[in-house]
Amino acid sequence: MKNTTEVDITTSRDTSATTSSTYTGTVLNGHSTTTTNAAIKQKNRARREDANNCNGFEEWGGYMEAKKAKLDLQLNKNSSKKIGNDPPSGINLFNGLSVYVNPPEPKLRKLFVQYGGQFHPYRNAKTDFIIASNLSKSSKSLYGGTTVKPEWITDSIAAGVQLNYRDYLLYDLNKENNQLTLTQMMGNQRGQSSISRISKSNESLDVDVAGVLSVACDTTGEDNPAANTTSISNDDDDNIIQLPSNEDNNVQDEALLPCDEDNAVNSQIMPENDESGGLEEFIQVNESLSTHTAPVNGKKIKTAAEDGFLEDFFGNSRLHLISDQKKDMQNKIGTLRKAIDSHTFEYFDEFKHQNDQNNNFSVSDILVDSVILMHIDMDCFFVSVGLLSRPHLRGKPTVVTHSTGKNSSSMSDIASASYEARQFGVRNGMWVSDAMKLCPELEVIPYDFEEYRRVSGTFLDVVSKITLDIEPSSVDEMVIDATPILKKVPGSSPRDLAEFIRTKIFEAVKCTASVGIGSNKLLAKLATKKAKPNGVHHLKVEDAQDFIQDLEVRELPGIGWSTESKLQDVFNAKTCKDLLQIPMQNLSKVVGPKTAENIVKSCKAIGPTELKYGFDRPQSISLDVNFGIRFTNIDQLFAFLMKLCKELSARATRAQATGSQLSIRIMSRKKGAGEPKKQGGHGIVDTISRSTRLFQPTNDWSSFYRVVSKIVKLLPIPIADYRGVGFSLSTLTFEFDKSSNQKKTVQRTLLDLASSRGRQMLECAKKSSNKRGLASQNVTPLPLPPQQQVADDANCLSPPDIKRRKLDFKSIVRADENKASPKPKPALKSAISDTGDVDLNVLRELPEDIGREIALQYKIDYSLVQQQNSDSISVNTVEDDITTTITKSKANSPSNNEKMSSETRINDSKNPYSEIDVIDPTYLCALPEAIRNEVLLQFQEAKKGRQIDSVTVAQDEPCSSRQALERDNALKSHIVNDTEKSDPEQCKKDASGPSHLVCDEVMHDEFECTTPPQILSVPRSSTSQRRFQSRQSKSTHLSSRRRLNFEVHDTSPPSIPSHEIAEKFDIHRFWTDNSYMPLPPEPVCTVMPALNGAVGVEETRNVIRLGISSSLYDPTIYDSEDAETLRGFFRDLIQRGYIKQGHLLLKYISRKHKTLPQESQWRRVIEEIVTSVQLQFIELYGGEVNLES
DNA sequence: GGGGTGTGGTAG
DNA sequence: CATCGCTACCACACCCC
Repeated sequence: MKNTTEVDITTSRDTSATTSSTYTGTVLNGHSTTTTNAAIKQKNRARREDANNCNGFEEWGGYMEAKKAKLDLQLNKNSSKKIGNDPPSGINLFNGLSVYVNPPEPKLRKLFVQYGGQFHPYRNAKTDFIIASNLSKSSKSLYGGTTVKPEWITDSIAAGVQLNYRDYLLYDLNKENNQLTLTQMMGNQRGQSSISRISKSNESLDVDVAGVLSVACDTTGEDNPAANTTSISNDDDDNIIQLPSNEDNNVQDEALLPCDEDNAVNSQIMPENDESGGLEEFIQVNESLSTHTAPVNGKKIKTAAEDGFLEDFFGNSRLHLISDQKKDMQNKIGTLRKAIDSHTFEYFDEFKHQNDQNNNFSVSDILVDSVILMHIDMDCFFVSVGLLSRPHLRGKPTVVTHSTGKNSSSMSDIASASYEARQFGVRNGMWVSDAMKLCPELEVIPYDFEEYRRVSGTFLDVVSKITLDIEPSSVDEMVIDATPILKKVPGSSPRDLAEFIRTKIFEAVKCTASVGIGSNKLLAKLATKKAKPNGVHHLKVEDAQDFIQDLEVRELPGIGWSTESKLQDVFNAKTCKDLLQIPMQNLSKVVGPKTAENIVKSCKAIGPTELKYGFDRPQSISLDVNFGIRFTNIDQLFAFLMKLCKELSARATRAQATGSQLSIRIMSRKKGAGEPKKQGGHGIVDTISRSTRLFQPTNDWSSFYRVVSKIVKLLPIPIADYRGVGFSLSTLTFEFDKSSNQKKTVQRTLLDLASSRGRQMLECAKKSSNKRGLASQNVTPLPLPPQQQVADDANCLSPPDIKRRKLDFKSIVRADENKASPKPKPALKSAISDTGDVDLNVLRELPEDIGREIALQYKIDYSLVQQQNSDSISVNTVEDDITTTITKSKANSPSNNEKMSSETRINDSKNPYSEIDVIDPTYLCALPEAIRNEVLLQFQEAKKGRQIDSVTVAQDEPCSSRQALERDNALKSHIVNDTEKSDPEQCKKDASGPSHLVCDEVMHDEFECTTPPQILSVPRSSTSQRRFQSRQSKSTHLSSRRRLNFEVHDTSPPSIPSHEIAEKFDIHRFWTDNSYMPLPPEPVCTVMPALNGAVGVEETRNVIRLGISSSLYDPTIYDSEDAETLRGFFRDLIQRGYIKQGHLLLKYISRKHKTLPQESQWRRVIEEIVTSVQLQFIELYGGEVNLES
C-alpha cells in the first residue's frame, strides 16, 4: 500500500524552515519556535535473530484476531477446494467467513457455503457472523460473531460482491458506538453556522498560502489582516472550547506558528515572552488545568486520561494496523516456512499446469535476469476494500478517513485515496479539509479495520499458495522471489506469473493488485509504481538506468522528505540524474556516507536482492501513542504509563521475549506551541528519549513501570505538556532460544536517570553558535532556565551520579551476592518499595486478600509471607544496593502548608538492608483506590509498631557514625561507592500517619542534618540553598548527634524564614497539588544543585566542558557570570552534602585546568574554585580531597 | 576503535 | 461532528574509555 503519510502543510513549512537553517549553520533564532515535528524515533542495537510471535493486538482483541486469522487460513483452504469442485459460482464471496444461522435456514446455509463461506452448526467463538432476523439483544454478545440480517447473504450474492455487513447489522453497532462516544463528548456544538465555516476555510486558505510560501509569512498577515485575524480568533475560540484552561497558549496556532512571532496580531494575543514566560506559564497551565478539569462546552476528543483510550486508539489507528499486520504476516510466513514440507502450493501447481498446456510464451520474456523478484501491491488498499461493500462509489473520487466528510474543515488524515481522487491531487496523508478543497465532490468512507485484516490475510494466503519466498512489507504489500517458480515452470514468463497472481488475488478478495517485476527489490518496487493501478510492469536491468534517471529523488526508497529537501537545498537536485552529478564526497557530507552510498547505488539500479522472509526475531518491541495525549493531573499520567507498561508487557509476552533495556520517549509540547489544529494531535513538539538497563531481561509490567515512573519523574515536563509517550523494549532474549542466550544477564545499574546526551548536544549546539541562553528558547527541547530550575528541583530526587554507579556496579553486585542469602529471587526485585526491599512483615500485616493481591502483583510467593518468621526479608536490587545509606529529607516549608514526607530507611548496623518504611507510591497508584487506601491504612498501623524500634536503633546503634565512616572512607580512599540516595516519597496532605512518621525519620538522616560551615561568604541565595537552610533549622535538635560523628563546627547560617522558600517556581504545585493529585509520587527534597539545568555529574561535566571550551574558541563568550555560577554551584554542592559528586567534578575541572592555555580566564577561575572547595573540605572533613586520579 | 546513548529519518 | 500522528529498523553524532 502506498500509504505515504505525507507531511501536512504545516509540517512541510516547518521542514523547509528547519532544514534551511540547519544547512546554513544557523541555529533557529527567536522567531522560529518551530521544528519539524518528526515522528518518534527509535534506535535499537540487539542482534537480529529469528522468530517473533508478537502479533500486536492486545488483550482487547488479539485473541480473537489470532483465532480469526487461523480460521481464515483453514477456511480459505477449504473453500478454495470447494470452488474447484463447485464450478458454477466460481466466486469466493464469503471466503474465510463462518456463520451460524438462527433459526436454522437450510437454504441460507447452503448459499453461504456455496459462495465460499463456512457454516457452523452451533455458535462458538470462531463464528464470524450470526445470521438472524431477530435475536434477543442480550444474547448478542455471548459468543463471537456479529449478528447480521439474512439479506446480507442474498444481497451479496445478487451483487456479486461481499457487501459490507455493517449495512446489514441486526443491531446497529455504529449507533451504539455513537452513543458511547457522544456521552463522552458531552454534546458539542460543532454544528456551527456557515459563517463560521467560511471563516474556517479562510483560515485554512491562509495556512495554505503560508505553507507554500513560507517566506511570505509576514506579508500574509499584512496582505490580509482581516482574514488572518478572523481566523486566529476563531481558532482561539475553538481552542478555548476544547481546553479552556489553556487559552494563553492556545492562541498560537500550530499552523501559523512559524510566522506568528513576527506577527503583531499574534504577539499581542500571546503576551508570553520567552525569557520569563516559562515558569509562569508552567504554573498557570498547571494551575488552570487543575482547576478546570471538565471541558466547558462542546467538542472533546477522548484523551489518554480516559478509560479505554488505548484500546480505542489502537483499534482505530491505521498506522498501528499497518505495523501490526506486517508483524502478523511475517509471523505467518515464518510459521508456514517452518512447516514447508507439509505446505501445499495449490496455485503453483495450477500455474504449472496452465503453462504445460499452452506454451505460448514469448521468448523475450524468459529469464533474462538471474533473479526475478516481484513486488505485489494492492491498489489503494483501504479504498478498494471499502468499495467492496460500496460498489456504487466505484469510479468516484473516494478516500478513507475517520472523518465523515461532512465537516469541511476536518483535520482527519486521508489514509487512502482512490485513483480518481488522486487525479484531483488528493494524496494519502492529506487532511480531509485540504482534499475537499481540491475535490469538493470527494466521497468519504470510513475505516473497516476488520475487513482490512481479513483481506490482507487472504491476500497473503493466496500468494502463499504459490510460494513461501515472501517478504511481507505491509498490510497490502509484499515482495516475492519468483526465481524458483519460474525455474520450475520452464517456459513461463515473469509476466505470466504476475498476471496469474493478480488473477488469483482478485478472485479471492475482489481487489486489484499491481505487480512490479525486477531483478532486485529496488527495481521491483519502482516497477510497481509504473504498473499501478491494476497492472504489471517489468523493469529490466537494461532499461532501469534510464528509467531511474528521470525519477524524482523522492521516489528512491530511502529518500524521505528530509533527505529530499537537503538534496534540493544544497545541490538543487530534483531528479536522480541530478544526483549522479554530485561528487560522492559532497553527497556524503550532506546526507551521511551510508545514505549517499545507497542513493548512488539506487541511481545505478543496484538494489538488494535478498529477501527477508518472515519470522525474524525483532530487535525491539515498542509501542507509541502520540495522539490524544492530554493529561491534567499526574495521576492520569501515571495511570496511563501503567497501561502502556502492561501493554508493552503483553506484547513482549506474546512474542515470548524479555528485554533488558527499556527506552522511553516523550513528546512534549514545544514551548510556544498551542493546541494543534488537529484534534488530539501532538502538534509541534520536542521529543525526549531516555533509556535504561533493566536489572535482567524481563517482560514484567511492574518492572517496566517502576523504571518508567522514575524516569518520567525526572523529566522536566509539565503534565499538561505531554503530547506523546512511547516505550521500547530492546536487547531482547527469546524464550525459545534461552539455552543459547542464557548467560547474557545484564548486570548493570538499573537506572540511568541523569544521562541525557540529547541535552548535552543541544547545549553544545547552543553554546557553539550563541551565547549561553540566547538560542535555547528556540532550539532546546527542554524548558527554559526557570523551568529547568523547576524541573531540577522537582526531579533530581536522587543524586544521580550515574557514571559512578556504573563503575561501581560490579563490585557492589559481588558484595551483594556474597551477602544475600538466600539469594534474592529476581522477580522480587520489582516488589513494593523503591528501596527494593520487600517487607514481608508488612505484607503479613495486611489482610490476607490484600496481601495476596500484592504478592501476586509482584510475584511474591505468598506462602513465604505466611511462613516467614524473621522480621523481614531483604531483597536487594542492584540499584538499591548501591544505596546503602539513604538521604531522606523533608524539604518543605511549613508555610507552604503542604506536608511532605520522605521515604527513609534507618540504617541498622546489623542489617544494612533493613526493612522498608515506605511503600512506593507509584505502586500505590497502581492499586485500585479502595485497596490503596486499605494498604495505606494497614501500612500506617504496621509502621507505628516499628517506629519505636527504628528510633531506638538509631539511638543505640549510631548509624550515622557508620555512615559517616563510610562516607569518609569513600572520600579518602576514593572507593567509589554510592552512599546516598534520596528517593523520598510524598504522602498525602492529610496523611497524618505516614507523613509524620516518615518525617520523623527524616530527622535521622545524616545529610539532612549536616550543617555545613560557611566557609565562604555566600552572597547568592539560591532557592535551593534556602531550602537547605530551612531544612537545617528544622533539624537542629539532631545536630548534636551529628556533630559527634562529624566534628562539624556549627557555623550554619541563620535559617531563612520558611515562607521565603515560598516556591517561586512552585514545584509542589507541580507534583503535589492536592487538588488534583491525591497521591503524589515524588516530593521535593534534597536536590543536587543543577548547573545550567544539568543533572548529575555526567551532565554537569559536559556543561562545564562546553562552557569552558566555547569561550576558548571565542573569548568574548567568556562570561564572568558563568564563572560565578560555577563557583556557586560548587559551593552549593558541597554544602548540600554532595561530596562525592563534588569530588568528582572537582577532579574533572582540575584535569581540565591542565589543558587550558595559560592566559585562559577559566584557568584562573578553576584555580580559585579548587582552592575554595578544598578549603571547604578541610573545614568539613579535616582534609583535602585527592585530585589525582 | 569499541561500546553506549540520544536523536533523526524512513517505510508502509 | 472530532479523531485514532505506529513501529521496527538503520544511521549518525557524540560521549567515554
